[in-house]
Parts: sequence; structure tokens; C-alpha cells
Amino acid sequence: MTLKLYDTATRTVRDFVPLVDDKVSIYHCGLTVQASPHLGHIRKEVVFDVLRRWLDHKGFDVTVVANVTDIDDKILAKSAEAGVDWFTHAYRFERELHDAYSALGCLPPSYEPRATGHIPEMIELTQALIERGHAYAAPDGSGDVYFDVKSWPRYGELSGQKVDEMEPAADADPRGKRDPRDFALWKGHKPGEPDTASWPSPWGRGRPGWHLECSAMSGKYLGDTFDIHGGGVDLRFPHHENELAQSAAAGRGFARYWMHNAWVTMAGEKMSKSLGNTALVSEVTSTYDPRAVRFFLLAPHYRSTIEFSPADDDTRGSLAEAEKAIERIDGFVRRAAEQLPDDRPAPGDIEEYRAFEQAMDDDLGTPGAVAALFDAIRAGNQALADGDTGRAGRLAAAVDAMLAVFGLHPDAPEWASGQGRSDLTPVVDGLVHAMLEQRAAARAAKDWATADAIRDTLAGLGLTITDTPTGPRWSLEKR
RNA sequence: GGUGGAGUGGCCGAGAGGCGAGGCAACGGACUGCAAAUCCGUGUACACGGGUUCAAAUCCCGUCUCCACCUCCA
Repeated sequence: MTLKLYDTATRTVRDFVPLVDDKVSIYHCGLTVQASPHLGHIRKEVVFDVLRRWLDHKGFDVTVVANVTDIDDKILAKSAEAGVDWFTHAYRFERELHDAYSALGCLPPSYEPRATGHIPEMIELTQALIERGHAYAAPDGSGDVYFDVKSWPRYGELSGQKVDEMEPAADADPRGKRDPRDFALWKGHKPGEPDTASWPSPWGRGRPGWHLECSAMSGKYLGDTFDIHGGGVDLRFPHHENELAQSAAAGRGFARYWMHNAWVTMAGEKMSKSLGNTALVSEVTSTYDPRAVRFFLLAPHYRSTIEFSPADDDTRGSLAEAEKAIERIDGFVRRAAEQLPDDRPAPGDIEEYRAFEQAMDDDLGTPGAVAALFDAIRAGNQALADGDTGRAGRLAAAVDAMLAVFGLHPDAPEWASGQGRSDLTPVVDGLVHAMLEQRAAARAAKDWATADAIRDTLAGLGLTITDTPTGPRWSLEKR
């Protein structure tokens, strides 16, 4: 089966054919490490993590590059406000970003270059653009270098806009620009900015413009032409438009497919720091099962907005609902582990599994794929109840494979807890089983009062007891 | 002004001309000592008004509402 992807540049769904057989190169714009990541930020990571896992599942050798923008206006402004060095600020939030990745089970990128580590590449690219007549040093002595939008007729191709119809820049200070839409490739050092935030260049000391970074770093690690460039829809313009312009104008092929994920909303509005309606990843994962958070972010289609609703008087909230879905998944995985032999057959031509693959190949159709997963779980539960271990085994194998693609398998190393709880699991297990033996004795004697009292005690400690055909089972309530 | 997207059952969220994706919630039933879990069953949903068609949530025309981007926001 061929993977089809929606390409933002052509606004069509296209068959995905990689540049090099069996290899896929992906670049997606990482974050500017200027504040704590929220659900909206991390959605992009989850979306591209699922894409990467799916390509991997299909047998491609995948290279993923996601940059870290560790120098920009906001970082300088905020660090100055906080009275710390800009790199102190940047490193702190870079660590938070990494914590968020791992909290949500995102595999690390193959390479994660920092902008500040690629100044020579950026200078080189800027020089190439000047030589080709697509960039110029500002004549005002500021040390800025701008991309000359008018020199590049293709400008606007990615976002479908015509330069002349764009809203004139609100920027009242055109500085040394030939056209208000020209954007900075290189920014001259300004008085008041820390000396450490500038690097020597042919145009004097300065620092790179935001758009330039991604062109320079993608070129270094993936070559002049690569397969997929991703990011949030809000980066389509101006960031990606500018990246494309400066790369193509420098003679590079650049990205062959453009993918953009939609954002996360709260009460219908985009989650963003300026609106104050953010849910930080760190907050959310300390309150809810991180796998539920991941499920919540990947279950809707990546091009649809997701409405995040916190718990209130009327609803339990979208993450609590997702936790119930995860419990259903885990219920089957545990049941299968208890009742089936360890050596699972291949999924083979299980109907639900084919539906899953078809959905994923159709522009990463996770909604259909999730539906297929639950169909397989239902069928698997039935097969287990019927004692049809052959069919149950194939379905369990299919469920395992689907969960691996989603990055949601409970036994995957990403979820192996280094955080205390599971370290005590064997101890708790022993204690609980001792109590359950007493309860079993009471039940055998039809002493329901004693049996229920033991169960209530355990329930009071947050343990749910479930009687199954193979004996009682305990699980820790999420909250 | 330009560009892109959205309005689906109690909630979330798919689909894109013809059997009501899936999850959460609710209600019945089976199972259970009682539960829980699981399974089976239960919904006359597609912003509004017209039109095309044997058939429209899906196509066409019009209307309304909402969101995003055009300011270095995933």
C-alpha cells in the first residue's frame, strides 16, 4: 500500500514517494525555547512522532531533524526581564521541552541542532543569497541583511498569497528595507543587547534571523532536497514561506512535501500564551495519565483542531475521558497477557488490522485507525470469552502492533516508569495478593460481609478489585 | 482587503452521494453472591434557506456564525 499525504504546498493529497528508495528525511521546526511547553506545542511533536513511527513500521529508514531555536528576540527580552543570561533562559526551557517529549513518549529526533551552533552555515547561506542577487545588506549601517522579496517571483507560493495583496506590514519602522515585506536574514547587533548574543560576520557582529536557521540546519543534516517539512499551521506564513524562498533562491530543491498540523483550542480559541488559555504539559501530565494525554492528542486527525476541555461541573474533561479509553485498551492488553501464551502469531490478514493500515496510509488517518483499534479490542475480548485462543492471539498481536505505531503500548520502554510508582509494584502486588487470599477464603465460605470488607479496604486505598474467570485482579485507580 | 479552515447526536470526534466510524456519558439485557470488567442491544445527528438527484450530512446557489494566518505563535 502507498502512503498518501496531504501536501500544503499543492493543497492536494499526493502519493508519498521518497527521494531515495526506502529512506525518508523529515525536518520539523522545533520550538523557540522561551517558555514552558503547553499542549498546543507538544501536539506537533506527537503528530510527527506518529508519522515517524508509521514510516518506520512501513519499513523506511527515517531520519528526523527537529531544531531548537535558542536565540531570538523573545529569549533576549525575557531573560533580560528575569535578570539572567539569555543562554540560562534558553537552556532551562530546552530541558523542559525534553521533559515534555519524554513525558509523552516521543522518540528523540535523529538530530536536534541548536541555532547557535550553526552560525557559519547561516552566514554562508546569506552570502550565497547576496551573490545571487536575492539579498542585500541594509544601507542604514544597522548590520541587518534582508531577503529581497521582489527579486523572487515565486514568493508566496507556499501560502498561496500574492505579495501585492498582503496586508501592508504594521511594522512602522521599515529600517533599511527596500520593501516592507522583506525579512531579516541576519540581524545586526543592537546597543543594549548582550555581547554574548552576537557573532562576527561579514556585515559586522550580529545574530541570525529566525527563518534562516531552519534553512541552514535542514540543509546541513538532510541535504539540499529532502522529503517532508513539517510544523504547525501557523508557521506556514511567514516562517515556512520565507524558509522556502531563501532556500530555493539559493538554488536548493528543499522540501518535497509540506505537512502542517492544526492547533489545540480551548473554548474555541487557539491555545496560546498571549490569550492565557494554556495547559502546560507538566501540569497536565502530573494530573492525568501521560498516555491519555498522548491519546487525546493523536486520536483526532492532525489537520483538525482539537478542543481541549478541562473538567468542570458538567463534564469530566477531555483528558479524563481519554483516560477511560486508555483503561479499556489496557484492560484488553492485560487480559490477553494473562490468558494467552507469550508467543503471539503475526496479525496476518485480520480485518481490523487491514482497516488500521488503510486508515494510516490515507494521510495519517488516526481517527479511523483508532476506530480499528477499538474494533480489534472488542473482537479480541469476544474471542477470549469464547476461548478461541487462536483468533484472540492474532487480534492481540494486531493490537500490539497498532499500539506500537501510536506509541501507546503500555509495556513499551517509553512508559517504563523511573518515577517511583512502579518500583513498588512487586511489593504492593504481594501485599494485595495476601489480602485477596483471605477474601477468597471468605467467599468460599459465603461470608460476603468479610469479603466485601476486604474489597472496601483496598478500594479505600485506591485499588480496584476485579473478579475474572482466572481469579481476582487488582489495579491502581488513576486518581 | 488577501489567504486558509470549521459548524455533525448529551460531550468529543470521523466520514464526504445510497448499509448511523470510534471514544466518553446514558438506558436496557447477559454474566456476577453483590460489584467491577466484558459482551449484546438502544439514538430517527449532520448551522439555516433553496436547488440538482431515484437517493444529499456529503454536490450546486445563497445566508448566518465561528476560528486561524497575513505582526519572528506548534
